[in-house]
Amino acid sequence: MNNNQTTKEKLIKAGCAIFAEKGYRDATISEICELAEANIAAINYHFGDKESLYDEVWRHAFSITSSTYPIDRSLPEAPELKDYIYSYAFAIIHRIFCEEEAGLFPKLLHQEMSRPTLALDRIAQEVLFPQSQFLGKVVRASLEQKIPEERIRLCMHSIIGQCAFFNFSRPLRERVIGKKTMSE
Amino acid sequence: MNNNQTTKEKLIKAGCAIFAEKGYRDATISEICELAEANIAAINYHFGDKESLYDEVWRHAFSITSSTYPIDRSLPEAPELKDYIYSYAFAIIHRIFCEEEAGLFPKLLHQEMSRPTLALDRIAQEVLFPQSQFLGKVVRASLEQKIPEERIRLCMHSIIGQCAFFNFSRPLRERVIGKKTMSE
DNA sequence: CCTTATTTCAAATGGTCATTTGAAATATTT
DNA sequence: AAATATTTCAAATGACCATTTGAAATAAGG
Repeated sequence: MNNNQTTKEKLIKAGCAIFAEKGYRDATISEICELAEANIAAINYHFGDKESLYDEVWRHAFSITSSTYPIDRSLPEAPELKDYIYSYAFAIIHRIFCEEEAGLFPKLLHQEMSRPTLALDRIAQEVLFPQSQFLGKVVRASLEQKIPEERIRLCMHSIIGQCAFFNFSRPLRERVIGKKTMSE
Repeated sequence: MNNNQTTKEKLIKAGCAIFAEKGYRDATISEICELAEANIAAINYHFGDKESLYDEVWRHAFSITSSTYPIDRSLPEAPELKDYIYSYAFAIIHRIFCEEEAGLFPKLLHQEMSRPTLALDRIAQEVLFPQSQFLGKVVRASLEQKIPEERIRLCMHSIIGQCAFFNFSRPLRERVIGKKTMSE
């Protein structure tokens, strides 16, 4: 262990990058190991199999992104609804446009949305549900009148949708700006 | 040719369904042929290769979806901005929630957004660009004052984002309703 | 320094994939 | 109906995949 990073850590970081770019199924063990400068067998030695690595990967990715951009950091004293929404949108949008490691979780999420794996159930439960609960509580609490739940949900959809679209439309942005012309 | 559908047509329809569900890379020739009740070699015989089938598939899917739900059908005489937006949103949201063949194009698009193929360049050029041009023209034309282009784009982003989120959040909806618990 | 535990490695295994092949079956034309 | 063109088929090919294996290298402990 002469490096400052263990092989296991390097594998998780490499896994984050590759899984975020290609999704679970298209990411290969061998390219992850290559990026991590480890042997092909390293993943099975350290994690058991590809799926277990993936599990550690998204937990790591979320941990980085949620500590770098928490959804309730930029809140003033006695926040109003607009402050909550600003804080939420600020975090989500910064996560999406972040080009460091903290930017990988939204990409992983995007992959899960189009080709879900078993991990999505856990991500939904442990990450997305609490996050949307936060938004829901805030919206409900900040309105004077009693608003039907149906409208609350549409309201949340509107906020989340406008933020998340920056994540899902990425390839179009890249294509328009002329950054990328194809994948692979 | 005793059936009312040729093998080629059946392959395109089967391709639509499988590509929409799994994306280009995870869809296999053999499952498409199985669904189409055709031999493994049929795709190479009728289309040359997987990529050429895919090209015909998304064109077919878009043709069905855009004729079933055109973005300017439900327009009244002398439409105002809100009528245009309603018409646009109506079409996009109906496309997304359609469970017939016309519902497959948004799914194909979702797959392309997370794992783009060479086809995305063409889709962007031939489908998405004109569609967003329509919205842009309408927004610009309907406003009295001259609004900076930057704000026009944010405005369009807001409209498209709120509609498109129904497409990208599908797995979450399905998970919450309890329809599906995993894929494959 | 020797022994033991941990980590790395190259090669092998068995499965799946897109594509090819050439013969067989079917439809079309003469 | 014979000849020709088109379409279907089962089997083979070669590439790539995740995972396994057992030996080699390295680190840790006595």
